[in-house]
Amino acid sequence: MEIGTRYDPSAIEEKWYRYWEENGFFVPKGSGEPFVVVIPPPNITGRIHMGHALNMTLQDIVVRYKRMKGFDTLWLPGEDHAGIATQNAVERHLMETQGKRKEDFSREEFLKIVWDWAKTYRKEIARQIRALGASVDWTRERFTLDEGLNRAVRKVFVSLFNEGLIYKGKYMVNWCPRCGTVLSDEEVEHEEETAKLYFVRYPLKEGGHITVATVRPETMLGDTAVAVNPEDGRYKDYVGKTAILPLVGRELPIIADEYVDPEFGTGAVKITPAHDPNDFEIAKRHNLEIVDIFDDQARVNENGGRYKGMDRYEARKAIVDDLEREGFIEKVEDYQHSVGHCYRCHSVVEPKISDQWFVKMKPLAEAAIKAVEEGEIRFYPERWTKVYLNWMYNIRDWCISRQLWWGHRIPIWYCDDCGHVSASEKELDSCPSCGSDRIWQVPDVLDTWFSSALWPFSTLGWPEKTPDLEKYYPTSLLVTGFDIIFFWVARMIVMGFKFMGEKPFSHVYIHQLVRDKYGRKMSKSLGNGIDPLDVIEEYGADPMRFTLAMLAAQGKDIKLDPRFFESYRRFANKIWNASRFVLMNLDGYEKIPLSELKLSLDDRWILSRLQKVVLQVSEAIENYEFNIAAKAVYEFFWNELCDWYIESSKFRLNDGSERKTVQNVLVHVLENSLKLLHPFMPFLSEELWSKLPGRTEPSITISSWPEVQEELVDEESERLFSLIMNAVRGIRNVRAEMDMPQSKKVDVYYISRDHSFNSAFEDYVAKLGNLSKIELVGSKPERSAVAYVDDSFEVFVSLRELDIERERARISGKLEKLSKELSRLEKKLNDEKFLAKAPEEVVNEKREEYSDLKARVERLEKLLKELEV
RNA sequence: GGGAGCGUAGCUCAGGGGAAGAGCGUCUGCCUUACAAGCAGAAGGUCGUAGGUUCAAGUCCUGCCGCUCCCA
Repeated sequence: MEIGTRYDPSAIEEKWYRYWEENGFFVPKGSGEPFVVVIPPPNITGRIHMGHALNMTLQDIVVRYKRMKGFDTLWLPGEDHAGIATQNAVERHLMETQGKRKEDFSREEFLKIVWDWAKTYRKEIARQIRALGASVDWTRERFTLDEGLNRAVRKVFVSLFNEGLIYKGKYMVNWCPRCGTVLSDEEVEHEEETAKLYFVRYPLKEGGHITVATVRPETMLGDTAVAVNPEDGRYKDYVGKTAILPLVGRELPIIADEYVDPEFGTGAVKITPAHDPNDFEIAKRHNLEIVDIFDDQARVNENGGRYKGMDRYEARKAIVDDLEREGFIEKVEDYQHSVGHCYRCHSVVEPKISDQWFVKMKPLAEAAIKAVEEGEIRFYPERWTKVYLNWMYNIRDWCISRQLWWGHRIPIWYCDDCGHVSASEKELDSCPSCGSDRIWQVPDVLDTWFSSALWPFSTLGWPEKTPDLEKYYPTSLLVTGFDIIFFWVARMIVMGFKFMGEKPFSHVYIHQLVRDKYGRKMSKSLGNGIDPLDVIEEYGADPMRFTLAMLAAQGKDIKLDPRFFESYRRFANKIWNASRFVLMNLDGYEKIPLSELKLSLDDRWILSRLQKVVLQVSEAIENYEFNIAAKAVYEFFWNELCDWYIESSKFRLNDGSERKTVQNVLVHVLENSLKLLHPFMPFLSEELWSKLPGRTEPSITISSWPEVQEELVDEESERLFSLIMNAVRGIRNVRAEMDMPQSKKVDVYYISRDHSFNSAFEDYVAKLGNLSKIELVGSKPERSAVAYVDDSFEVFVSLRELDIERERARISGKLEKLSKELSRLEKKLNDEKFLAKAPEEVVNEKREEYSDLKARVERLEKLLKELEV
């Protein structure tokens, strides 16, 4: 068998992915109960990151498991056009390569460039998804901006518009001056910052002054009032008077409004309706003038007089200097407050009054709330339910227009002649109302998340009534990160109920955030990101996937130390070599059903263990307990199959009468282990499985998941074999502690009180313990060290020269530990409350433990005493 | 201001009422013909802290300390 001693992932990964894809193994087979997952589409802005790797690994584990279980499995892939992010990336690229700005191109020219970009990056993302081994159906790949999805977007928009659930209005919105677009509330990230709080004197027309406190002195250019709390006695006499705005000279009414917090600053605040959401509300209540002082880049506009042209921070400095010089500044204090930043470029967001399009969310949220409250849609881990519901209960209208070029253009046309506003799924070239051709389409595009919200059904063909939509909606599972519960998950649920009349998915698994080993978020600016593609190159996709699965304990972030990859690469290598061992020992193999084999103790033991692992792994995957599933396979494969069964099989393979049995058990256990491993390590398991004899399917990918065979569960064999393991471990321990090389054969004597068991015991212990001789005796031989005692066995290693002191120390050490345990149990069993109140089975368990332990302690005490004589 | 999570071995993390676990690292032996990316053995923890519930508490509850995160 030509197979190297080292596992080399690069040699097999691409080959197998091509094989799977070319043979259509990821295309749903079309029959059976559907299991459907839509991928969270990665942005086309660049490479995938560790979060994607985790996300897709977890999905793939479930998907491959379900596929092997026989479900009609569809995992639908795609990419997201990512409006702001992509436009930013392309703009940056154009600036770097050609020194040109977006405005140097026409909208059409620019869009053509972005489409080329999209094409390139979609391909690149797809290549990376393949490199991860994700078993997605590429024949159904979609893009959030492709023609079909565009049709879905328009249909949804038009129908919500016609129902009055989409409206246009002038409101205070979040404006990113760098991206040049409005953002939804969710797209603003708040951060605590230390700023200066300026106390500024505003003179009164009537004489005297009133002092206001502000963190944004530059906005005074747009002040149109000063406000105090009506309950605030300090300012009772001020209300109704007029302040004069320093540097500007504008007259400001002093008004009273409940909103003003008397505790803040001086209790008097300047009101800038165009640049603060609360001030805007106050202005509406008091009919104040609204003076907008910034342009779209947050530079002071013509309303700012001599400050015109400065950006907001330059203006702040200039204005503070001027105020200072003219004696208006009373004092300056440090002040902690929260500042909103753009989630794409991190610029400080500017509140701005602007005409934008909104979705009325309250009525749409009802079904989405009910479904989660009633458990029709379930979150894993469960605590995310609360996060989702809290947001939903307090839902606000969704600003969906964006001042971008890249995206789904809003399907609204205005008529210059009759003023009619038309929402249309089709392109319009004349006004449906008056027939005029002097119409124009709204230049804005829709929030990217608007199209993402339709993803579970738009990708299946909606609004067409396609067979896919019929068969595969609703989907089964969504796997995603908590950071997009509001952006994406909530909105998919809303739109699913609205347009499909049904939930978009049944389960939502919220996975961990991948952090660096210090617990920091991975980010470009910190430079602490780990690129999954680099990891794949260095360690292989399978070890990376296994690592992520091992770390994916529900509800906790992953602190990723690259050393883990090394550990699980070793595991991959272990699997490789264990398989190599089996394959190298298959001369003369012929397949015989297990039921026709004469199974020995070790066979029955490993087969029984296998059944339990099959159950554990299956249950854990069903419960999305990926770490538990991975750990169960890991421990079975390494600690049981490799460390004990394979070792035991070595002796029997050379025995003509046993060889066929061992070969069959080895192949059976290995094949099933590889199947259990396949969801985690698809490439390696396929490579090794393909080398096994007697397969009937063309790929492990579409082979069947192991089922528990009850007839192979054998508790008695497990009990007996664990006694053998204990005896062997004890012998090894004597060797290690008495400075005898493990390779040196030794004589072993044992006392047995369990006569049903002698011959098998002798055989296994002699082989696994590397003994020259094992012999049943009536009492402890001279010059021997104790290897193991319990109430049925005592095992002694014969020593040519026994160092009595050392042996005494060994036994005392063990005795000490056991005695402590024994007295603890004794105390417990003497406790009447325990006996009275603990469940009977617990009491019995303790009694049994006690008597086992007591037997061991008594034996050891006796042995120790004998040494002293 | 409201809410959530986390503090377990030197490091990174599992475990979530009935005898403290893993990987890495450390120490001691081994090139035992699948694997030195390996094998065998060992050392190492008053489970953040103070109370409470319970026959029994890393495990459930409360306060406190420390660290994250989400929302306003």
